[in-house]
Amino acid sequence: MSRSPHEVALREASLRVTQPRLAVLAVVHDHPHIDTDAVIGRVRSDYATVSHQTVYDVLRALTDAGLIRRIQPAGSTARYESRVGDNHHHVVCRTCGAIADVDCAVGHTPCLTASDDHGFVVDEAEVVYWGTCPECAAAALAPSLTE
Amino acid sequence: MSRSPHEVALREASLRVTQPRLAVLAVVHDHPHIDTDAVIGRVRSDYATVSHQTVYDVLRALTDAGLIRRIQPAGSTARYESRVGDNHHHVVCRTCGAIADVDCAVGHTPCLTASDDHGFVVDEAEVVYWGTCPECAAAALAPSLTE
DNA sequence: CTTTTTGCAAATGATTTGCATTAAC
DNA sequence: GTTAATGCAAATCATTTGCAAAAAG
Repeated sequence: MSRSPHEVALREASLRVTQPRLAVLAVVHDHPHIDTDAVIGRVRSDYATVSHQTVYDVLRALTDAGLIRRIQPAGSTARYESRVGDNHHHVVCRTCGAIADVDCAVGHTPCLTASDDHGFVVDEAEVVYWGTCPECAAAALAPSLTE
Repeated sequence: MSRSPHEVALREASLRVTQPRLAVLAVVHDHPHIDTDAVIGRVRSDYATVSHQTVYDVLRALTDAGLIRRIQPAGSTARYESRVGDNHHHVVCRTCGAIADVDCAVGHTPCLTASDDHGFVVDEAEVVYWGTCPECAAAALAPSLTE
């Protein structure tokens, strides 16, 4: 009933340990690529009194502290995941929005080197692979079976 | 007064040639990475009667037709550019939001190969290099000179 | 007890929707 | 003449802001 890994993580980040924060950390950890709305719903199922503004605030605090990572593929709503610091990337399905993790193809600090950086000091390369997930690909080939 | 390159592009895309569309094409062509609001402002300076909803509609139509490309770095508003079909990427300044084009470092259909695609059929790899532009880097080093 | 978080309500801001009018083909 | 585009108004939706009450250290 104490010393949960999430509690430790919060303390190490110099953040106060609160119920909403523990709940959000748990939810994001258990549901990679979850969006804000779903976080709110799941947190509320455990702690009904948590406001959605609080969830927004908590997500921001945790993101700023580096405990979770915010991803936001173009045209999609913000999503969060707990894998941080390993510079991994994502494949996103154009059809259903499904997201999966992808380790970088180029091995070591991969795309981190731009061919011509225009004088920019680059500290991160974010890669989004756009495509179609297996389910949607199957549905596209045999629409009669699913629709 | 006829056969402008933009008019030709519209006809080739089977889109009707209208004043708003020609104006938007010209503006985006002249201002790479321009955002929607700025497009509206510039189009209006030439054709005051164009509504902002029309600009939104035109931007969407042109994007769907592949005449322009929509880019939307996380946390930023939608931006547009006329370089299409060459799979180039972008460097984005975390401080001021400036964007510059970057050809892919890995040469040939670069990051298009994910190490493990989870069965996804990938058709595009979008790369965003995050960093600091020269101006902001300079300002950070000598704040007293600029502030 | 001091500072950070939470909760609530309302605001913001980009983008979309519906429908009648108008222009392009 | 048909069909697609525009203009206008209002709606939607994620996210933010401001401030008082509550909780954490």
